Amino acid sequence: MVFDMARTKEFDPDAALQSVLELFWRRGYQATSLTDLVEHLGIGRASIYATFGSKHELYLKAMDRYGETRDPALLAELSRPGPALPAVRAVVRRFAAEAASSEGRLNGCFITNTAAELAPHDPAAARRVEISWEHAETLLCSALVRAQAQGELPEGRDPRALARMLLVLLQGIRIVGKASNDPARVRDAAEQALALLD
Amino acid sequence: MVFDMARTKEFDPDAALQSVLELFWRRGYQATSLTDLVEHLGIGRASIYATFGSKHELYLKAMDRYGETRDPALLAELSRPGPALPAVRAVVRRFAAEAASSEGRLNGCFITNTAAELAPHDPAAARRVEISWEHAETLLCSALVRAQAQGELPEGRDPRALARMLLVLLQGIRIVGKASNDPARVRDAAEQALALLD
DNA sequence: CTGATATTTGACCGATCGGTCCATTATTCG
DNA sequence: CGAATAATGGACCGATCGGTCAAATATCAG
Repeated sequence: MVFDMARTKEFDPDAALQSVLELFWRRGYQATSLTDLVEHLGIGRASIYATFGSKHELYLKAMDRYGETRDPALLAELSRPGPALPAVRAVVRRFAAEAASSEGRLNGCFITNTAAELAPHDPAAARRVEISWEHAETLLCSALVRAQAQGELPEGRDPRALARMLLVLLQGIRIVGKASNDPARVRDAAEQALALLD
Repeated sequence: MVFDMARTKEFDPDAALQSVLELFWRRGYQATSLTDLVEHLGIGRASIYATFGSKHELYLKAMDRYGETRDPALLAELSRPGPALPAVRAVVRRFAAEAASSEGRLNGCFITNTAAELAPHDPAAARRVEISWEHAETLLCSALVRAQAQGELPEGRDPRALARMLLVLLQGIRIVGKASNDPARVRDAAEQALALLD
């Protein structure tokens, strides 16, 4: 025979990647060392390299995992039939609430964090950030178009531009939420922006 | 005599701090090594420590320097007598244009970068971020109050909340500008937000 | 069981990190 | 001119970085 199954893996690569994502999410790329990962995962260094490749590849895979979780959730939330505008409002308000909460404050959004730390000098990471934002913008725009067709959003508004405004605002909310401890600031910002949808 | 002047410094600490700021601004805290600073400044390691203290202290001093430059400029721009609303619009549009430009893209805003990288785990840096944002919010709010008193901004608007919304949006513009290469996105976002001031 | 293969473990690699130390050099005061 | 003092350059420090390697171990086919 040409191949054997040989020794089986003692850990679940899928669960491990999820764990990696959480650590990178909380600490960022540079501030997370291989030793941190080893201790947090309970897996040997070599096993990490054999399974995921270099630290950089591992980070990119964590980004992909993040997208696989987040994107369908956002899609489901913004593509429900019926009134579309309340869904958009709910998304923005949830972002603001998470950014102001104690646990969400320390993490921020993984994509936003990556954009700030890696995107300018890391094409592979930047590409994933761009894809994620493009996806979010498209979903928001789609919901706003539907809202307009259903008479929830006045004619004359530009759904694409509004979606871009909301996308940019969401990034700002995550950043401000990470460093400022005044929940009223992000809440006010979100509500004012949502007033544009009236 | 108790003190002598002894040997004089061969570099200008003020100019050196400015140079340090530029390097931290472009690369961030962790990604800038002492060796980078030595090479960029043309100053010996020991001289840096003797003049500015540790790398962390040096970063905080760079933050202070950034504030000393930016704050008066923003104050001057937003406190000119006469119409106040055009000044607010100009500030937001300038942010958006800088974020979309090629050189501004790589840097972003130093405070925004610090908020993302250090604020969650660095109280001293977080405090400076908070002060900077508080200052910007206050200036924006002040200009909007004046605009309202002068009939440029409709009654019934909340200047404080609007200022917060603009502040958060500006952070988002910087982040998106760093990672996305589509100038239209930040431009659209800025223009839509400014529509709230009509 | 035996041989083949894949995984695990932990020691180990050179490079680099932030930071320190000291001999040398330049400056000012007496 | 010395004596005192501070700045300089560069060797040096232990710690840690990302990454590799080989020996030990576990699982498969036959």
